[in-house]
Amino acid sequence: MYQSIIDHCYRYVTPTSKDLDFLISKLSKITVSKKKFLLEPGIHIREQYFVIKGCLRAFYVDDKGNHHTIQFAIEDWWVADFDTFYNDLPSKLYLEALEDSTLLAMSYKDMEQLYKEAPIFERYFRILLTGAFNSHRKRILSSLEKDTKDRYLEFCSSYSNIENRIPNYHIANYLGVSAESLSRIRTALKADTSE
Amino acid sequence: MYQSIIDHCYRYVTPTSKDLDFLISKLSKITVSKKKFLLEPGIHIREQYFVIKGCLRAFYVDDKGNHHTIQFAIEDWWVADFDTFYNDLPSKLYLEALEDSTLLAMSYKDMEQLYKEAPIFERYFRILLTGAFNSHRKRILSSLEKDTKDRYLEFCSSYSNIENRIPNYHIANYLGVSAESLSRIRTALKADTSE
DNA sequence: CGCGACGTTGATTTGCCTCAACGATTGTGG
DNA sequence: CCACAATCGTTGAGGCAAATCAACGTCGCG
Repeated sequence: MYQSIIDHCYRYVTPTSKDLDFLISKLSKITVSKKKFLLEPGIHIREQYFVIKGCLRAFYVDDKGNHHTIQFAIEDWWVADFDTFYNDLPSKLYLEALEDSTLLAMSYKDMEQLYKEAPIFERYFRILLTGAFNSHRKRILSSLEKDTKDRYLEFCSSYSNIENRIPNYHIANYLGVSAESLSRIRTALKADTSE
Repeated sequence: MYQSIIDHCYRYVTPTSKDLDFLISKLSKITVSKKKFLLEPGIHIREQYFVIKGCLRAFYVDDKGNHHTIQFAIEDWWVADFDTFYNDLPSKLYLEALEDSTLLAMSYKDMEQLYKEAPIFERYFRILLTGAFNSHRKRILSSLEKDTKDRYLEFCSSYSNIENRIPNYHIANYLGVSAESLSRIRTALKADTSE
């Protein structure tokens, strides 16, 4: 149950077993069924989530009603509405389960409490934050320097095997192209590898 | 000399005068002439810079030799190579002065020392980091949901009056379009406002 | 003055979008 | 168990925004 998040912590810091006890005391298990929403605009929940099992999609909806996927979250990913979680701003993010999912939730208050009890997690979350910042920067760079085909391949390698778990059109949306375009790119890739 | 960074601190935290003395003791003044490079790939300098006066451009160069501008920095902006500064990775970033500039430099070691002497700055820099993270997310969203004209207008409002300070083609590069396209967009905007 | 840097404009090409139609697969109710 | 709808991916046709290539105007500086 908690093994995956413990392993995840060890990847970045070296907590004591007491530290880990504090961490676990701040986590509550949540399950979400496929197609249900964990977060929606207007519902102010200051929580972040660690994915034990399943798959989520974080997206915004603009004035014209178009969806824009900003992130997917699969096993071992943290996901949150950063505006709400860190800055206490009104939420504008949708967080939808694409599969039946099991998560661990942590509230902002509990995280602050955890920082006091076990400061090592301040370092843990700061490392995650700089990592997330760098991956955003990489995504901006990709959109500047790569064509859609290369960005699709990059996407597949950063989200292990995800292209077989979620619908094509969600990936297209994340990449900022139409589902039809991505379909053509996939077809061209298959032709390349089979030659 | 230090007034602008002191004001900047007060925008986010409330340091004591002793805190500010510690901060100032960690800063060293640097001047860079126009067209000179403050950072280049392969030169490992773990520093971040606060712009007192002037304008800088941070960019990467890809395999094909194309430039990709990731950030501009004008007065009151912090700028750094995050891979190098936070994660001690080899630098791949160019940091070029677009005008004769005056900066305050702080090394990573000095920042760690500062955190110990005046922990309030840990909060200060964490707020800046989440702010930078959010602005990257906004930029990704803009590229997904807005057309080039709207992204140009958004750019102009986020970098106050910068469109009159730096060449058109640098802005085009930042937006990921050709200089010719941006020129046409600018022409169309002028026509709109004069009608 | 002459050169380089920068912006503008035109012609052509290209990648992608939109609209539309059509399988293939899956789920569901009679 | 079958019929039907819903979901998702694929393919084609037409159009548009922006890239590319090229030429030219203007400004500032050595």
